[in-house]
Amino acid sequence: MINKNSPIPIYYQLEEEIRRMILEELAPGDILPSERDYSEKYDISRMTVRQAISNLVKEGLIYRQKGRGTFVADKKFEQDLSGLSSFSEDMINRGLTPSSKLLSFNETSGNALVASKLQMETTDKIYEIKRIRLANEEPVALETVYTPKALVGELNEQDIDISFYDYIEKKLNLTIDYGDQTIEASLANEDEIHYLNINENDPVLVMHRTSYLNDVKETPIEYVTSTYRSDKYKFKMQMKRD
Amino acid sequence: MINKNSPIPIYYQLEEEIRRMILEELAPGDILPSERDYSEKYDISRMTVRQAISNLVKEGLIYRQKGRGTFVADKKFEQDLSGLSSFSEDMINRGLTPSSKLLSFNETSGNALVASKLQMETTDKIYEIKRIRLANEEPVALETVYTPKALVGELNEQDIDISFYDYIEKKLNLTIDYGDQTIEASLANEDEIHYLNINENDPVLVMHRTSYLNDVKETPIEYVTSTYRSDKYKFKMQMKRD
DNA sequence: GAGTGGTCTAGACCACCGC
DNA sequence: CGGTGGTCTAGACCACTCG
Repeated sequence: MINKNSPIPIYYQLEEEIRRMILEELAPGDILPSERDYSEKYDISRMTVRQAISNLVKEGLIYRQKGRGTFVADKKFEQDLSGLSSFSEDMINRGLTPSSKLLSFNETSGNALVASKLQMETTDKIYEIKRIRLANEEPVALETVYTPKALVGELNEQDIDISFYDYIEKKLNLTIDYGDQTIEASLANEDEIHYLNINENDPVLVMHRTSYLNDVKETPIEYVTSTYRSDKYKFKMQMKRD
Repeated sequence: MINKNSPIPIYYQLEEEIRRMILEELAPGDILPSERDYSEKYDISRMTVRQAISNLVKEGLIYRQKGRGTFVADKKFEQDLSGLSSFSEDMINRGLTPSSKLLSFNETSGNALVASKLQMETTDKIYEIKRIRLANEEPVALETVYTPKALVGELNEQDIDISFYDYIEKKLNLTIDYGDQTIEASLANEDEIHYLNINENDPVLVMHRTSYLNDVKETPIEYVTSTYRSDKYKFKMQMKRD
């Protein structure tokens, strides 16, 4: 219910109420009560109702259709919506079997770019893990992961054998919040030609990503550079408007 | 400045006006005129001003501080590119000025791939618009947009001069819901070498996108192929984990 | 034609900030 | 204290959808 004398804003109380309804009573595609319904039911202004609904639309929980009404969003759609995923998860989603060949596993420090991406001092210890990533036994990407030793503790090769994200989330019980990513095109360098088994002058996709934890400080948990074979890999994403 | 009789919503006109001010007159950290200032200056309601300002806050272009005012955001926080955006919006977000050179503007039909992407018959009429897209007068991308004539009606070159999305959303009053996008690496072909002013064997980023309307059928509104210069353009995105 | 969301008005009171 | 953004009201007209 709505308490007009509460210090909690009415629009926020209504937001919580609608959130609860969606969880407990409604299914994706169901229509919500109209803005005027809420306005009359709780004796509040329609503009206040709109503020609550607008916030939920922004979150992707519901969507509006002019002249028709407001509806509960499809959960499937929310999930398809280009989430941050590891190489392994990505390959499984594409119906392929992921695997890895470890090239090197070092404890380093001193790389200024990496330290700044991880928001650390250049003297801090950082793991550097280079791997060939394969799909159905064929090389697809050359990947280097940097992660702060202070966060992940003593790490060994088995820990990250399949998925580094699994280790972070299941073993360390940390929650990854989001990643900032860039994608560019380049020509393969000598390492890439060699490890990915491609030719000189072959174009490649280069991805850089910094991922952040769900904590208050949004601590960086990894900085990754991946080079993908352009004949084996495309980035796919679904992006919402607004 | 503000035309109350225009079919373009007042809040949107004000948004554009504030966007222009930020680009041309203001620096990060500068304070904006207050909501009441705008309200009086253009003789519009403060709630309407708030709608314009809220949209810009959502985009990360400005931020509000209770009791103090509204301020221009730092550039580094502007890159909130998780959402579907047009080339123009993308460039503006990067602090660049977008423009276009029209190469061709045709009414066609018969392309099976395009027809299938737009979920149409191969006999249906489709506009094909080829443009060079520039940022600060430098060529960045070669773009071909396909859009169903049945949806956009009689189109001319001026309509899409700056932003096709603007035309769809503000003139046609259609709502774009989401886009499915792929990004791959390739080598430039002859056309791309010529129009983008690059060299043989230069790598390029090739993006394909189908965008869908917010209607019940999720009607495709455009199919786009864009080729970006790899020395001038990286895709940037923020992805949530869950 | 009845109902919906989209836009807009002309006020109001509040908590907060800086002087 | 005066000015700011935050919240809220009680209406209004519009374009749109659907029966």
